[in-house]
Amino acid sequence: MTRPDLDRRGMSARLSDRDWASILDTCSEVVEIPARTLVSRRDEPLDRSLLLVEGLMSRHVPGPYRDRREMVALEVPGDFVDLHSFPTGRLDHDVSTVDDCRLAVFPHSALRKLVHIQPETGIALWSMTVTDSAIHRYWSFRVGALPAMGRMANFIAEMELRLRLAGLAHDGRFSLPLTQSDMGEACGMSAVHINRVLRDLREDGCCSIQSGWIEIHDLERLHRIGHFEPTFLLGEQDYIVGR
Amino acid sequence: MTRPDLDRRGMSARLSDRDWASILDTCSEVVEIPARTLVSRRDEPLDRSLLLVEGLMSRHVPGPYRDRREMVALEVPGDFVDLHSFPTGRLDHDVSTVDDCRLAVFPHSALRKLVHIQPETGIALWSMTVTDSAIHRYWSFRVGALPAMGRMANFIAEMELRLRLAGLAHDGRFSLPLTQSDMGEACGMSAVHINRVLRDLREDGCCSIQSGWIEIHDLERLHRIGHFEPTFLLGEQDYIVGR
DNA sequence: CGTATGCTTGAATCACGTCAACTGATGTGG
DNA sequence: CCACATCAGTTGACGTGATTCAAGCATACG
Repeated sequence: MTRPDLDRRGMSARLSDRDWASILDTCSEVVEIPARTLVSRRDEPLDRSLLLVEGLMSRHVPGPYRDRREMVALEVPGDFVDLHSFPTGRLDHDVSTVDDCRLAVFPHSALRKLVHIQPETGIALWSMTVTDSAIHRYWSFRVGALPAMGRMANFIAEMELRLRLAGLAHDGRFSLPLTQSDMGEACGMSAVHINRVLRDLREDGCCSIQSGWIEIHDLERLHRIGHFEPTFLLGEQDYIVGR
Repeated sequence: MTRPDLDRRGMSARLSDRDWASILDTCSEVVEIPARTLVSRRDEPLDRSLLLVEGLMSRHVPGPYRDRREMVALEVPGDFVDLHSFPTGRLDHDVSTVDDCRLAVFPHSALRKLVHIQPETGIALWSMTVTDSAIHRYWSFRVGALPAMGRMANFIAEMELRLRLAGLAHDGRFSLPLTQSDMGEACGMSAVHINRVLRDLREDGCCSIQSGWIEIHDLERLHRIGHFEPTFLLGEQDYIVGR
C-alpha cells in the first residue's frame, strides 16, 4: 500500500514530520467500521494497532453484572486506540466503535521493524501510550474525587479540550454522539442521574446538550465546577487557553 | 558505579536476563528515602526514573480541596515508579513514599542510550509502562463500577496478587502500611466508611487487618466480592492460582 | 506526662441509585 | 399506511449507601 494521506491531528499532531511519515509507511490499510461494533476483545492476541482517523471509539471492561460495564477510555480522531497492545501483544479490555469510524491499521511486525531502525520514533510512539496513561489517571481522579456535578463538568471539559486539539470543536460547540447511559458508564453513575446533572448544568448556564451536540456557554465556570486543569494532558507550553 | 546487585522481583521479573543486566548497567545510584516524603512533584521536569527496590510508594493528584487528594497508583517492590516520565520528561502527578524506601535511580540519558543500542530492551521497558496503564484501568473500574465493599475487596485482592508476585505475600499474609485514610484516597471513599467496610469484611470471615498487616482468610470469597479477575494484570500463562 | 495521630462507633443528613411511568423519535412488519 | 415495538430521554417518589460531624479510645512520641 502506498503511504495513505491522513491528517495529523490531535494526539498525532505531536509527532515530528519525520516520525509521522515513517509511521504512515507502516500502515497496511484504512478500514471503515460501522457504529456500535466490537472491534477487539480482551485477552485475544493482537498483531496490529489502530489509529482513529474519524469517529468516536470506547474502551471498556465488562462489569460485574451482565448489563453493567465500565468505560475506561474514549478515543477521538488522532488517537492511537490500542497502541499499548504493541509491546505485549494483547489487550486487557474490549474496544468498540461508538459511531461510524475510519481507522488506519498498523501491523505490529512493521512497527517493530520501524522501532529497530529508528529507536527515536519508537520513543515517540511510546510517549503516546504514556499520554493515554495520563488520561486514565485523570479518569480515576474524576470518578474517585469529584461529586456528580463535578464529574460531569470535568468529563465534558476533557472532551472539549481533546476535540478542540483535534480540530473538531469550535467556539465550544462539538458533536459527542454518546447516550446518557454511555456517559453513565464513563463517569461511574446511573443514566438517570446523568440526566439530572445535565439539567442542572444547563440551568446553571454552563452548557447544554441536544441530540449529540454539546454547546458550552461558560467554559471557565465549567472548568471551575469540574476542577479541570488542562495541563494534565499537556506540557505547559502547549496549553491553549480559551476557545 | 558498578552494576548494583538487585533482586529481580514482581514486575521486573518479567524482564529477560539480558534486558535486566543491561538496564542495571544504566543505574547511577541506589538511594534510601524515609517514609511520607514527597519525591517528585508534578509538572517538574524530570531527568531520571526510579525503580522501587524496597518499601511502598504512592502516586496521587492534588484534589479539589486542600485536604482531599486522590491516589492514582500504589507501587510495590519491583515496580518502576515513574518510568513513564522517560519519554516525555515530565510527570502529571506527585510521587511520595509511604514507608521507608530503597530506590534505584536510572538517568534518562543513560536509558536513552540503551534504547538506541538495544531497541528490544526499549520495548521491554515500554511494556512495563503499559502494564502500569492496565493497573490504572483497573482502578477506574474499581472506583466507577463497584460498591464500597466490592471496592475494598478488589483493592485488597490486587495488593495481595502484586505483593505475592513480588515474593512479599505468603499464605495470604502481607504487610500493607497504609492508614485507613490512605485507603480512602485510593478507593475514593471516606476513611470512616473504609473502617466500617473493613469491619464487615472481617465479620464475613474474608480478611482482617491489624497494625499494617493483612491476613486473608478466604481468598476465593474475597475475589468474588471484589469481582476480581487476576488476568487483568497477566497473560493467562502467568496466572498463578491460589496462595 | 501531654499532644498528636489513627482507629472505632453512633447519629443525622444527603447524594445517589432504583423503580416506575410517560414522552417522543425511529424503525419494522403485516 | 398504520399498529406496534424499541430505545433515548425525562421526571417523580422512594429507599439506601455513603458522607459528615462528633465523641471516645488506643497507641506512639517528644
